[in-house]
Amino acid sequence: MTTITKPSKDDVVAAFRRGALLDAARRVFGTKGFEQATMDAIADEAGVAKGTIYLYYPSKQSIHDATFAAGTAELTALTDAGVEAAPTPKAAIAAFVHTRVAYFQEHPDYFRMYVTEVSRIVTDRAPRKGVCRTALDGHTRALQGVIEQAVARGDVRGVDAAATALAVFDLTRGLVARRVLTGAKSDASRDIAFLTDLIWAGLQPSGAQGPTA
Amino acid sequence: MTTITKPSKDDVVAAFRRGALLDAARRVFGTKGFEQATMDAIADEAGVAKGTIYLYYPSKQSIHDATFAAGTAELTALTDAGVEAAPTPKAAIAAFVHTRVAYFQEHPDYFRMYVTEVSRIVTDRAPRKGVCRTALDGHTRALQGVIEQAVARGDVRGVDAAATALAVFDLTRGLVARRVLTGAKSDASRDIAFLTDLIWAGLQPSGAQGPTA
DNA sequence: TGTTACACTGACTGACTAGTCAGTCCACTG
DNA sequence: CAGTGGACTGACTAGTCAGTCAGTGTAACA
Repeated sequence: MTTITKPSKDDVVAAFRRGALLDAARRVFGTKGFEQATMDAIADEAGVAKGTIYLYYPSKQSIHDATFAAGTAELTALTDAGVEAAPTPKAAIAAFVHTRVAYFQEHPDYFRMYVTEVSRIVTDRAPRKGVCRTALDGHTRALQGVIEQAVARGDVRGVDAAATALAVFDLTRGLVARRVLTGAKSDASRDIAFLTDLIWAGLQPSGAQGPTA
Repeated sequence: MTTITKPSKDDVVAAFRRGALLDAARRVFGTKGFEQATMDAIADEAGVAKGTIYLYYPSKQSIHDATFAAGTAELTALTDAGVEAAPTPKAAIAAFVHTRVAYFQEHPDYFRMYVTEVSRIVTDRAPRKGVCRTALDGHTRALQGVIEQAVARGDVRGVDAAATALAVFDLTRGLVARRVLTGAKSDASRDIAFLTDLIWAGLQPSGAQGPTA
């Protein structure tokens, strides 16, 4: 019989260590990028010896992937929740942009990992269908669903929902990149409203510019 | 008196070598990314010994920057020419997208360098106001100018021209990334038309959706 | 033909780092 | 208190690579 026990003290300690290591790894990978980050630096940041990292993760690549996947899962969950809770399609677009801008701005280390990883995926001549690439699929699924419904109901013109969702995604990424790059701490709501209005206006049925709400 | 002589044979040979080195460097940096590219690989690709590279460029960073700057200057010049030759604002947007998609697709090595470099710039905590960053400023200047004029003439609603130009830029980058990533060789005109229509519709004065031309 | 200048070469150096493993330390047990 | 398991350590190994420089081959000239 397989017994389901509650986590032992050792399990808790192990989970705590893993968490601390991921935190440290996020800071170091975010600051330095994958190549420049060293296992010694991650160990220092976590306050353990280098060998200890290898008790929990078998390689540099694996701790990097685990760190990246954790952030990505959190971001995707937040984005989907925001999009699905929105009362109108336009609000869903605004929620998508807003959630992601806010998350990236609160987690600049993750944003840097994100940008670096995307560039690595594009750069790869022999694409590794790895953890990171997989984690990025489905980033726009919820938004795409909302747009599909809006098209079906005639709320917006008959656009390709997937392409439109990706367009919103690209606009958001560019906005965040510029804000992180310039260190903008100001309220992003003007920028978010600009993008939302631009896309929403672009989606109106021809000859019938819709209301702003 | 400073004599202006026509280039000596040595000058021509030197220019030829520099060009061959830049070509080789573009292939290697494009394939491997900055970190993974080795000076040995560039030397092999160019058919010279490693030491020879150091006769023409003082460091790995400098040959990288020269390679990147050459591609960027060419791309910016082509983009500006296309935008300025366009008869209408909408055609200017289409030309911007089309020129860049075509260039990146013809020069995937440069595109990979481009993506990698942008991610390096964003990742840098202490931004190097280096050759590469400088080369990227002004990418959207011509397009921004066209949009400003269109706003002034009332052809489009009163949007922030700089933000709009950057939005077109971001959409283009995302489109190219997806095409390069999936290895799409097909005609991009459908994608280009989609983006152009989306933006152009988004720019129409409220309540007066303009004609498609 | 002998001499010189110098572009070019590639083996070498020094610095760096992912990953290893023999040894240490300590919490727990009997 | 002695004994034991295993989490943890950090010096070490094996490999990589940017950049150097003493030596070579050859084109140009006297």
